[in-house]
Amino acid sequence: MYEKYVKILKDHTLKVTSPRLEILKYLDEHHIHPNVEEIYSALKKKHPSLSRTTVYNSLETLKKNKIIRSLTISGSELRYDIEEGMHHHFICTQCGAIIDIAISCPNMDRTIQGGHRVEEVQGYFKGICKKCQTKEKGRNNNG
Amino acid sequence: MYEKYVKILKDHTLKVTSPRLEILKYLDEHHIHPNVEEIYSALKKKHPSLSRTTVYNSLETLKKNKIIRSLTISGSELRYDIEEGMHHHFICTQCGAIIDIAISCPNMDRTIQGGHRVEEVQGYFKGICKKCQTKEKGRNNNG
DNA sequence: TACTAAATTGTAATCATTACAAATTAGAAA
DNA sequence: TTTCTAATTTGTAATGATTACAATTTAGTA
Ligand SMILES: [Mn+2]
Ligand SMILES: [Mn+2]
Ligand SMILES: [Zn+2]
Ligand SMILES: [Zn+2]
Repeated sequence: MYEKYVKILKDHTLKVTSPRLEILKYLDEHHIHPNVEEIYSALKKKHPSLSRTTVYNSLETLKKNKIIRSLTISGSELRYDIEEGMHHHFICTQCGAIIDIAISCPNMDRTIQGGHRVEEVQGYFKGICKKCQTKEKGRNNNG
Repeated sequence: MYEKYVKILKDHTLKVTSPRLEILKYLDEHHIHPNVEEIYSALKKKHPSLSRTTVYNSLETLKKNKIIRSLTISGSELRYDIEEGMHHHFICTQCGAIIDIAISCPNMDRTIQGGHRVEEVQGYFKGICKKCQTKEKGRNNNG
């Protein structure tokens, strides 16, 4: 069940703790780019002793070890992503959903830009998602 | 002095007010992608009656009218940019500087991605800026 | 099994942003 | 030019995300 996540932590010489395993599992099973509150309240149900601060601490540790990434796309809170492989993100300004955009970009692999050493690249698209466009049309037809 | 900014506001049928003019002027003359606090404290010197809330309100109005853009690159606060023309941004994790990256990207102009309607595109690069790399080298040689 | 550095926990700051109501004012109308 | 009013500005009080910190617990080692 958790072997996969145990391995990840051990490979990074991180202590294997329950909060870390649960957070990894949650992110692995929920590719919705959740914020801290979503992760916390989901895990709190199963592990009532869990502290919000632990979620913050653990996410920070996982991020420093490049096991997960944080997204600044929302502008008001960090969103977390365990998915590997370079991909970009779309945020719907209507429903707030954050969706993977699987495109490759010639600039994504560059390690130097304008003389600056690039360590991370994030491509953000903002607009109205497919689902919300459908709802919009429905409203127009019925209104 | 301010005619240029008066024109911008009038073209958008926005009321011409002192805070709006000063904010536009400040952003136009300081392409450093400042946060609210930087704008506020810079303008407060000349206009002691200025309120921080007004800076927030004005920036929001200018943004809604697409006169300026906000960047979520820092993750902790919004940064503002009046520059026109599509360009991307680099943030230095050492000194915090946010620098324009003048590259064109085939995905920047797309209005649809994965079926989603794209209204805004932001490309963020994170790493160590040119200046901080030089400092780093200096330290290494002298240390 | 005992030890210790690291992790977890809970509470109290802090910081950015928003809510709100009162005072002021830009621009339209008279 | 004066009057009027909706929009804007202002100050203060929430709110929400994140960080600081000290006490408690625990994973991994000896
Ligand atoms: Mn993703
Ligand atoms: Mn810029
Ligand atoms: Zn949507
Ligand atoms: Zn730098």
